[in-house]
Amino acid sequence: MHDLIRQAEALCQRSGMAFTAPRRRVLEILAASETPMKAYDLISKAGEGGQATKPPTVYRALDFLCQLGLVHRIEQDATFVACNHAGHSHPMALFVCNTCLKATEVAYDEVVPILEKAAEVQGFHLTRLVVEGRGQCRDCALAA
Amino acid sequence: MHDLIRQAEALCQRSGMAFTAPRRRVLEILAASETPMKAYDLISKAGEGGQATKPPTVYRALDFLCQLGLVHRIEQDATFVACNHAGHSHPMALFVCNTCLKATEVAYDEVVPILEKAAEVQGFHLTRLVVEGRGQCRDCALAA
DNA sequence: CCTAGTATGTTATTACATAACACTACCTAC
DNA sequence: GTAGGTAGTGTTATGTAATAACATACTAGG
Ligand SMILES: [Zn+2]
Ligand SMILES: [Zn+2]
Ligand SMILES: [Zn+2]
Ligand SMILES: [Zn+2]
Repeated sequence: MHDLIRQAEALCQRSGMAFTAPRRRVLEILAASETPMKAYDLISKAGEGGQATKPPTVYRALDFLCQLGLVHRIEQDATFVACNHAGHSHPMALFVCNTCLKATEVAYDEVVPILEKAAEVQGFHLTRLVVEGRGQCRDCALAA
Repeated sequence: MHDLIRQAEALCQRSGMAFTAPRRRVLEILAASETPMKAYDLISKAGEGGQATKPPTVYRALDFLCQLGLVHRIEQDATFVACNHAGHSHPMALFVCNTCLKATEVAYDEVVPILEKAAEVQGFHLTRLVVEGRGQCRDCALAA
């Protein structure tokens, strides 16, 4: 998980952006979490020990990290998860296990042109795509 | 748009469910709307004229209508839109125009097996799929 | 009637997210 | 150096989305 932090430092340096304390803190917490986290859990966690942390601080950090592709927002349930393809920009889907709540990240290049085409048939030009799912992950399937 | 109401009546009758006043009201408002609506706009709108309408009433109606497939929830921005394939149960994607905010509903059967397979490779078994997008719709493209 | 099932009404609360403004650090032009 | 711009944070307050919990009403079956 420390890889991700180093990844972030490098990425920021290259693009002339600051990897500041709150941004680092939020990313560290997310990277250490087994499952996607809700914003307010993140806010409490970030406030543990040090000074109290307020919503805008964390939301700003999340926006930043999401834009860099280091963190993904899961729209289905408004949670956030650290990326495990560190800095990828290829299309990916996030599948959340109903049992253990962990998220599985899956690349799906194949799908994009199909959806783009399907949209284009109706005259719709896609600029952003959200693909998410629910189901059962490998570990939970084996445990059953 | 009245088609949808009749559709709903028929669907409820067949499955022994009640198409009650609040459910009808919510569906009527959504069917009359050009664009997807936020829950609280729906709540205000439902309260116009008659008695005040409170959140749980509308959220319950929305849950009901979503389960029947008469309404879809757009996860990206927590809005709700009446289905225009009335009672379909095939997989569909919802693409929202950045300009006019209208939603375009697109069938995409092709995509499902690909995503299922991609998930299965990682041992993940899909039970629900959310496909959404953003972009520009036909009308707005022509206007530009 | 009575009661189980289904749905609504109402109050209160919880959870998610942002507006607005003050302040700091840093960089660059003059 | 110092004035002004940019980027980022801290803080207060508020806006927006969703649900918990419990009371009440309607309806069909025994
Ligand atoms: Zn990722
Ligand atoms: Zn699992
Ligand atoms: Zn539909
Ligand atoms: Zn449009």
